[in-house]
Amino acid sequence: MKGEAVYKKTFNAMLALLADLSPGDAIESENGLQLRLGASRTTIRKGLAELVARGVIVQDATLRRLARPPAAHDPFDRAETMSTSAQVEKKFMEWMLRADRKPGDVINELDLARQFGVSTSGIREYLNRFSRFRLIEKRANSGWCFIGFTREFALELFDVRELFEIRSAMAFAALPPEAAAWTTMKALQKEHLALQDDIARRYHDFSDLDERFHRLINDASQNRFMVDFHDVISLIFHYHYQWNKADEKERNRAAIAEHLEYIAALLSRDLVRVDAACRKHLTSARKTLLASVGLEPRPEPTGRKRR
Amino acid sequence: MKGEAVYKKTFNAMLALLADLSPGDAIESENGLQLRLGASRTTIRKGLAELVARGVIVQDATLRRLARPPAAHDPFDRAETMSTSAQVEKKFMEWMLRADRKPGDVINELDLARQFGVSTSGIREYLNRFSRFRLIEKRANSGWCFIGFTREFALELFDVRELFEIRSAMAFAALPPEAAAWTTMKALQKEHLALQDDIARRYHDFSDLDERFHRLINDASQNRFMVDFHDVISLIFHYHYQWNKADEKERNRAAIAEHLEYIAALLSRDLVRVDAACRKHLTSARKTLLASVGLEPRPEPTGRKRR
DNA sequence: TTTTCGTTTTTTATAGACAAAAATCGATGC
DNA sequence: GCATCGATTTTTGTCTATAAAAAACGAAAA
Repeated sequence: MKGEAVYKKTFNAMLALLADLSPGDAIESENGLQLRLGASRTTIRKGLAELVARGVIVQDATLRRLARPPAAHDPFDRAETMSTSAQVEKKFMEWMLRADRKPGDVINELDLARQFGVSTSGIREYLNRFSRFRLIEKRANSGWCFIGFTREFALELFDVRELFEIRSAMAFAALPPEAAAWTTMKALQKEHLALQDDIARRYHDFSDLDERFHRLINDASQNRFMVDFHDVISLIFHYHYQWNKADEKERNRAAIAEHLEYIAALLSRDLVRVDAACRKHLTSARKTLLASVGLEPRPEPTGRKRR
Repeated sequence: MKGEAVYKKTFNAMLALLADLSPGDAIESENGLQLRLGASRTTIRKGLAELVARGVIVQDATLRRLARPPAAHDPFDRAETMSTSAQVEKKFMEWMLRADRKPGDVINELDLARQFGVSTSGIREYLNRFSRFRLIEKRANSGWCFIGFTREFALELFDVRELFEIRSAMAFAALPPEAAAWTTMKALQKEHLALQDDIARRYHDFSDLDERFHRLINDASQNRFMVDFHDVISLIFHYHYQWNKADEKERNRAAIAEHLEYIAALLSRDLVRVDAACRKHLTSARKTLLASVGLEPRPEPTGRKRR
């Protein structure tokens, strides 16, 4: 009833570890592997047993040794290492991104379960967890309703984002000089410069960099609610980037320039400069996002029958 | 497998409706009842059938009439009208409030299921939904961890609260004169004055008033994230009031005075005054809450075994 | 002692079942 | 045509079952 995703993923991780050894080398103890791989010893043992069965390692009287280097066919397929819940997550994202999805659409658990090939319990649990992003809503004793990324949603999201990010940026600038975040920020600065130099070819790489940059700043708030909220931002940006490719290169070029200014301000620790650079960037980010939401067809006046 | 809570609650609601009629009076149509009571027609019909069976109403050829006024023994017990999930919610709150609960405690689904007399799925679903309050956290492939209301939690909570409430208070003051919120606010002002006059006896009533007052303000933000966040605040205050009764009367007296000043500022629509009154109140609220969290034993340095 | 590992017990992840409740369909009478 | 209501179909809420994974126990080795 429970899949074997944990085991398979762990098994693959063990193979990766063995790849660094030469035949004859001793293998770490079960406890050591458990700690290193973050799985229970039960799972480690299962993997070890399989490795012995496959002749990858030999079980000496007192310890295990590598018999042959892992081969290309040894690992399980990546798809098999995904737990049901991870699969649901992936499929639900795809489902959401389908172009015909409209705000107000009703979500049917049974239907999704059939489409995704999992049980209704899996869907139910996922929707419950996903509801924290406010993109879906539960109607009592009825199903779920797809809210979607509407204009109102975007406006409300950005208002909170500005409050939180300005606060976080200030906290960042006030970090002690020895804080690790400074090093990370300098590395991000280098990445931005590198991307700027090669923007024509690599402009797709910006969204990942953007996410890491803003997350680093938000983390400085040391506030679980602000950090959590950034998950919503990330999801929306990810979601949004999927269907708005217009002017992507130009938009990203501009955003990189703003980021660099913002980073320089942070590194200078001049609060006035930070405030200005932060606001400037957020304002233009808001404009970009809203412009593309405006393109989206407005939800019809929702004359659906609803108790 | 599904309880009958919806039916029983609806049945009671129908009885309440019938209480206003005299024997012989005609009963509303199924459709009408459906609309008024917010249940499906299927449920309404089940209730109607039971009412006929009990002789409360008679089924004429063309319509239904009241036969006898509902009696005291007719309604179902309130406990029976609670869905499993509602029961879990109630019991979990009690569980959390138990004095021996410590931050870092691990939550066992099976154990809770046994304690609460429901299935593990019920517990699981509840915990998933409850996790949005950040008072519990999930460990992958393991159980849940009780975070609890620690000092850090309180500080982080209040930082966000201040950002949101000041923003909301400004939005409130900017509401057009014809907005319904002004009327509600004036009513709340009256309630505050009444409570102030009788504080010696009724000081327990403050927490409810407090909740309604702040929610009214937060609603003015028209921002789903801010409004949602107020649920966290409410929960925490509720939770907190349960175990900190020290100086309750005095604290509430002071808070009422601050609220009245805050209300007067809002009614004046003077943004400067609003800002000052809001900050003053939030600052003292923070102080009060933190003082009582300080009394709580610090969580032990958490040497628990955790993978 | 502390680490290792075989064994046993407990708990979680997921599927599946099924009654309650909601939604839909169709007929009948106004 | 539109509101009412009987009958049928669909979907949800909740429980139970069970394999997978984690945790706990305990003995033997280092």
